[in-house]
Amino acid sequence: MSSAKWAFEVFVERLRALSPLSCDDVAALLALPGEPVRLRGNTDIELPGERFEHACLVVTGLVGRFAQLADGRRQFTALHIPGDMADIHRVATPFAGSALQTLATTMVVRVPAKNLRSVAFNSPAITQAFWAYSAVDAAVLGQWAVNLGRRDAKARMAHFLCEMGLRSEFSGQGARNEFLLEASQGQIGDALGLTAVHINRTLKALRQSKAVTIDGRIVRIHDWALLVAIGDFDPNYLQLDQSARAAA
Amino acid sequence: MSSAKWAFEVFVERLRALSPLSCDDVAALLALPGEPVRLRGNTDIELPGERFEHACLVVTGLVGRFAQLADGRRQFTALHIPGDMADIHRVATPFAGSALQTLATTMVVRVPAKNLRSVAFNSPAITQAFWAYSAVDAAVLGQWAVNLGRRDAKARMAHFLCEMGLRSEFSGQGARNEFLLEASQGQIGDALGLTAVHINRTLKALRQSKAVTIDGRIVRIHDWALLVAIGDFDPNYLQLDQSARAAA
DNA sequence: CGGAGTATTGAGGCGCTTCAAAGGCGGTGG
DNA sequence: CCACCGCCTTTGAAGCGCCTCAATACTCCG
Repeated sequence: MSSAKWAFEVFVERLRALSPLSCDDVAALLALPGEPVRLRGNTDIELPGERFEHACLVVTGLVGRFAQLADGRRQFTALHIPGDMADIHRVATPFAGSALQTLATTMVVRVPAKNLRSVAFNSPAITQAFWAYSAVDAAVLGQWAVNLGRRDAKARMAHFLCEMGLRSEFSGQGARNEFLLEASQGQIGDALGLTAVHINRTLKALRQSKAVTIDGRIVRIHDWALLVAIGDFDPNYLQLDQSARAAA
Repeated sequence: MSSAKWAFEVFVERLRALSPLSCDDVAALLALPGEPVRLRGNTDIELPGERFEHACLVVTGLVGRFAQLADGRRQFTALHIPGDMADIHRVATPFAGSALQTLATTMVVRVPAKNLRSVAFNSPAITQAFWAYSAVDAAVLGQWAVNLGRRDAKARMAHFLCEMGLRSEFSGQGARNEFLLEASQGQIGDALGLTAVHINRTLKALRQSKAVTIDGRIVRIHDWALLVAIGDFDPNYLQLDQSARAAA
């Protein structure tokens, strides 16, 4: 089920939900070539400063965009689940300020930059859809900034889990209250700006609040409303509305 | 000097530095209409959830994008200095997840959304340039996230001041080591995820390190290299390269 | 079967927050 | 024109949230 074809379809559906596309546009997008690659966890895919050769469509696993400090500590600025296209914004600005890594064993499809550029060049609607897609990425990043700047560990975690739950559900991978999150506690710490130790304590607190448990890599949210309240979570920024309503 | 026309020219120059534009494109952009508006400090320009009616070109003063928590605390996700176009990304996704406010007495030019859409619709090159422009905004936000998640107060402040210095210099407003930053300490706190009190103590520490002083709203960086080292600052993400080299 | 990465928990310390108070500065209205 | 009021800056004291260091056990993979 989680084949390269499936990932392309999720990606194109997402684009269509954000910006109108003609049948020709959709056909051109689905005909995009791509080289499947399987990677272990904690592997750097793209280094900062590299030329833009291809975007990464995630098929299985988890991919993160990050920046690294002089002392080696990392901060994720985005997490991409199956069905997400990472790096599409680099069609507009090839320069890479940040890098990409896998968090778990991951399968991605490398889509050559020149093909992305040519479909965008041939259709203004596709360019606009790509732009809208990266604008949503930016909106998510904005919420992460709010999380990092103004919320304590418990609220940060709650907000993060609500976001990942909705995104997983929307991509057809499980439900918002039970989904796979293929990240270690240390990696979650790099997303939330906390240490691995404190992530562990925060999860313990949330478990004791009867809000959520994590078994292995499976997140089980027992009280969605409570987690939403703890995280002060408002899903609007994810822009899932149109399609969520269509599904309902 | 800081007229609406000047601000448009800075904006268009920035676009040209990011993405190639024809003479017709430039002419169309410079012919964009706009309604000048003068606003006091701490005025909300745009509320979350509002329809997208116009983008804001900053002429004088300072404008911030922010999100607000249930308890009223704010977190800025972007600061726009004169010459910056705020909200251009909403041409692609009209939905507003965050809001806009002035930090000081500010003059903006409201550029109607429909005119932005029509110039973009008529020229793929303009669409790409707008996209690249908002991609740089996103790259800046990414660095802010790193700042918020992984740096302590002193490094955060140093990084922030380096960024604002370079951006001011590049927009032709002062030099990187002496520029106007029209924000109170409380407002800087809302950008750096800290309290006003701690901003004050952090500035004191940086003053005692002989790195920087702030008199009134004028930032004077006495030791640029030191501030860069404290903030672990690498200017690449601002994408000023091409034009910086052209100017040098 | 060994080793590396991960999860869990404790103890102690530091950085930032909160609360509080005083002085300065600019803007506004009487 | 001046007096006043609100916002900003500055500093102190106390507390808490998160970090650091440390030790143990678990699981997965080669």
